[in-house]
Amino acid sequence: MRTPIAKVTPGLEHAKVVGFVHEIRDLGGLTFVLLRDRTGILQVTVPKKRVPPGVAEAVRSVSRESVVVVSGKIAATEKAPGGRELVPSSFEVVSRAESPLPLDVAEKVPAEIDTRLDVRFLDARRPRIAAIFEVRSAVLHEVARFLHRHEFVQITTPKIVAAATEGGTELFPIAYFEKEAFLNQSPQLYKQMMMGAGFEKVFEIGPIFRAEEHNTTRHLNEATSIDVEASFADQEDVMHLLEDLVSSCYGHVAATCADALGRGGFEPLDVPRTPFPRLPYTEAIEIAADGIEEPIGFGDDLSPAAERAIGEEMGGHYFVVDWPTAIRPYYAMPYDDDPSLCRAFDLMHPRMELSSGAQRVHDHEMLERQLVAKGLDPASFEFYLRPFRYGMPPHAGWGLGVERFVMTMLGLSNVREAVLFPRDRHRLVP
RNA sequence: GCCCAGGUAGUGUAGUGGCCUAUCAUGAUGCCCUGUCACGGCAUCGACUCGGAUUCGAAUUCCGACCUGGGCGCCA
Repeated sequence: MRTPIAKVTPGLEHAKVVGFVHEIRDLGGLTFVLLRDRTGILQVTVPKKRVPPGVAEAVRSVSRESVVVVSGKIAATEKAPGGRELVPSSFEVVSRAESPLPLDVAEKVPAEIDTRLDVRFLDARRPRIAAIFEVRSAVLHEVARFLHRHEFVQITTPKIVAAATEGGTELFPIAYFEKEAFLNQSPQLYKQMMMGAGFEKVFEIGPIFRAEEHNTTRHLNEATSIDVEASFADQEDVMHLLEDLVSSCYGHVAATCADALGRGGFEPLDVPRTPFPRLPYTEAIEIAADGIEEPIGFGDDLSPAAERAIGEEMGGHYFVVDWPTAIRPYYAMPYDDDPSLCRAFDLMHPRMELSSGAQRVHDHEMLERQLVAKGLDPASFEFYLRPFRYGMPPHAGWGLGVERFVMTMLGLSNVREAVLFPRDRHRLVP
């Protein structure tokens, strides 16, 4: 039976291990082969004169990153990494790797992200990269667990939609038989319709598509969104839910990914403390105005420079609340006493925006008015507006970008690092 | 979409008109080497994105194409 490398301890007598050849150091009569599986690295020590001839020959001819099956005696020794080494009685090359490699998995020579993404399967063999995706998996697992525990129903909604229903961002057009269709930018309208269906609490984890021609380290054209919507809830309720979820994800990653983070060279995570500060938009603008060169005032969106200036001031996660109605989508609920402000919020990490949400407009007439105010035609929103005429509970929700969440959690410099196969302005393959 | 930067061995780089038969590292191949952990030593292999122009001479200057990175705009 095969033993994962992390389980190969000095106390074992014999083990069979499988993995990739990470490095070969041939000292002449003695060869060290570092064998890597996803749990760690094991030194295979080959004294040429004291192993079967077939083993010595296989070790001599094997190439880096080949897949091998090795079994032999485990010896406890101070001289080997991890305090143990394997002296092989058999060394079988299952799949020989071509040479030269398009990427140095052992990380002696760095590679640019573009080179790395071209051969992502090799890039992902690096413990640091594997750790990122172990963390991403743990985050998604915890999100689902957390929301299920809070009695949310997981839904999936169409990614092929009929029209550019929300305005704003550009959509990718596709051919849908004889009709024109688009890739969906957000499950927003669908999750709201499910409030009309009486599901009360829903969430979706799924892809969203944005046809923006940006070229930055924090934008993707295909991203993964965690979307939540809850009935009989206001913006404060869903902000509580969001900050608890964020904190809970950090906690779960810290608890379950410590080994992977260590192998990948990441520092242990600090779990952010809740509640996160609530910074009113007007105060955020004041901080930004003091901190940046460009002029900024009420009614402006927060530029990346403004976000960084405010983030520096705040130091950790925070919410920007009470936004001008004019710069939020039509479905954000204005305050009764001052309709120029609305019940919308953004969740910010000091480096960038992670999530945005709001209490929604649930009144049919008000929703129609706001659509018109944004220059949209209510007629083309009929499928969305209809549920608002047959009993729509008050509701609130948010969307959280998985890639940015993982990126800020691990301090990654480029959002592409947080997706296996990113889709950006230029990349469609692999 | 606008702006900036860039494209040199498999990978990462040096190279601002002749000293380039192109640097260094890593890698691959061969030889030596029994405790390496970025093993060491010796030798060899391997590259100027493409097309045009200027010039006696272009990796280097200019024009175009293609490709890429980044910033901004935009991002319900």
